[in-house]
Amino acid sequence: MERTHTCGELRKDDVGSSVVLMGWVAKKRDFGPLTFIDLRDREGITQVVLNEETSPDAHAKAKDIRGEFVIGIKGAVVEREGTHNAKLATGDIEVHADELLIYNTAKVPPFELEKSGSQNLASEDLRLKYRYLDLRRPQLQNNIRMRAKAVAAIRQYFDGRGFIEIETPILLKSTPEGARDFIVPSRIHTGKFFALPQSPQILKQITMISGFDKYFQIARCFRDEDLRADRQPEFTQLDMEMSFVNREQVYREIEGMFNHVLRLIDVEFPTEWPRMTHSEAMRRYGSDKPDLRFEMELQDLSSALKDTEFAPFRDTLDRGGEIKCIVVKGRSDYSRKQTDEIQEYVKRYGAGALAWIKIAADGTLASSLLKVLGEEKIAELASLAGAEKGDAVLIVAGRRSVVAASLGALRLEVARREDLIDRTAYKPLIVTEFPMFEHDEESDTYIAAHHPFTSPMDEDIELFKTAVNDASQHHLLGQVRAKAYDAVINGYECAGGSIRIHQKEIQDLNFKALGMTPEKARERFGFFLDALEYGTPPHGGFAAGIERTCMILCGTENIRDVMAFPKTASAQDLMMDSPGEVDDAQLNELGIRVE
RNA sequence: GGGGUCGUAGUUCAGUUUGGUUAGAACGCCAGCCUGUCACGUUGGAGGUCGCGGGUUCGAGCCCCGUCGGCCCCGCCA
Repeated sequence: MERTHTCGELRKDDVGSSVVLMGWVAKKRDFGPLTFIDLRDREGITQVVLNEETSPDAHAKAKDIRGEFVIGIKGAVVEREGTHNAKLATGDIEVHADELLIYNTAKVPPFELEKSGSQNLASEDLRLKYRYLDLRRPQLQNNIRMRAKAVAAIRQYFDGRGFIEIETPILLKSTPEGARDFIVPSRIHTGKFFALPQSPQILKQITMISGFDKYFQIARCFRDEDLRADRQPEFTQLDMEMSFVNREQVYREIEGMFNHVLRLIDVEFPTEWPRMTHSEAMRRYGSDKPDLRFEMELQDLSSALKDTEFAPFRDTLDRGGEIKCIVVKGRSDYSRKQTDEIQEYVKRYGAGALAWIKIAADGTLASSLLKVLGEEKIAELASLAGAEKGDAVLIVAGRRSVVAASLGALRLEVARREDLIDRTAYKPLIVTEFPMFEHDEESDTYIAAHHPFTSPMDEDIELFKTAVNDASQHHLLGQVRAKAYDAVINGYECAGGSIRIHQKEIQDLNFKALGMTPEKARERFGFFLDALEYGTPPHGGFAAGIERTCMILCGTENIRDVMAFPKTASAQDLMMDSPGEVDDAQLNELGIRVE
């Protein structure tokens, strides 16, 4: 028996032909002398009919068949008359089998692959343990295949643009990224370790120094940090780098690549995406990756409260903090319970409290601040926020970073609760001019906001030099902007990159800014500093998360839906039960003792 | 490292508010019947250490303590 068709391709035109189909039994419906089998392969489902009168042997064999058995059938394609099934792509036809081969039996699966009606899927841990069964579900099949298409489209794009695909090693030395490394012991050099790449950052810069000019790679990356719905310990990124380019030229490639990929789901982005500086994004949306599918921008109430005597606000403003709000349209009916919930929500992000104003449909004002600020001030604030009758205003005061984080998160949370997000919309954005450094409150030091090879903006070079060389001006580092940028789609950071430093002096300056001694810098990236001195071209690039991109293509908010074999939130593989222990012999060979 | 939430039949859940006889439903599974189903129908049946351990109580799925695991979030992830 040789397969002639898949289970997804037979149509009316095929009626009359003799076909052989192979696949898994998705469903059997036994009517005694007549048996129906829904036969499934990766392309779809075809209904097979076994009739006791016309093919008794095949019909008799079907008696033993259960779900997920692997079978092959041979028979004639017959048009369904009056019984056509609109839910199936093959629903106009069915195959009347006269031969049936059972290639393999299957145990009853530990969960139902396709639940009927409104029943939920089995719990995720069970499905992860039997990932090979879960992957048979058409939904996951589609996601994994969409991922393959996306990667193919990316390769096609960069190949067409003259980029060269170069593989960099998985066994590396620890790279400068901030995350924890996965380390691999060396047997030959006992006591020494390789590190798995968190990204091929340094190596791709070295390919520029080597003169490859336009490089790309579909690179596996590893970070030993805690997981999230959109984070796994190993993930894949599209990594690219170009020489002799400015930021706009890199943006063009980001736009070109994503525009090409998004066509897979018939989304047409503008040739040039909107741009927004980091500071504007933080001010208007409280986020460096704003979701532009809905409005609800943050409004600043600080100026209207500059003379307030209400202690919490007074303190906030005196300490350089701010008071901002969002307006929730039509929700002046928020209950005490709901505002309490919202308060609990913002507290996670460090906000001390949540204040609110509600404007009833008749204009009556209610507010948690009514007693302390008075009706007149409340009305002024509501008006300043742009609130109208029927709206609710949610207010947070505090440090700028806390106000941004809490209101930025609350903006998304409220949008979800109020169903304000258009699920069919796709809004791209390039966020520019990220700060070069972030201030670490605890150690009162400045750390690289991007990575230590990111170039400062030309306009800020003098500021940068002053901040580094004059200890009393160190705080100015917080104002230095970098030639760093992110690509954001629907609030997901899909790609990030920068123009790199190509002059050794600037690089040295940057290490100094980060509090790294020349010796320390040399110890960590001496080879790279050496390379910088042998004719480094100006260069820049970006890296795009393959999983994040596929999540958007597949419309899912869970990274596990776009990976074939993902790990749980506690970084375990439930199917193969990894990580696992190793033999003492293996450890001895590596000179490792486990406490 | 911290917080939230969930854990009851093979699966998804109800039952926990207010402790009380024999822990239910649906789907799945097993056996029979059925020639047009596609969430087939129908008759019958099997199936439970209520995550695990301890405690309170005459009595615990339900209350208390601990513990393990899934998911989500904060920190972390440039």
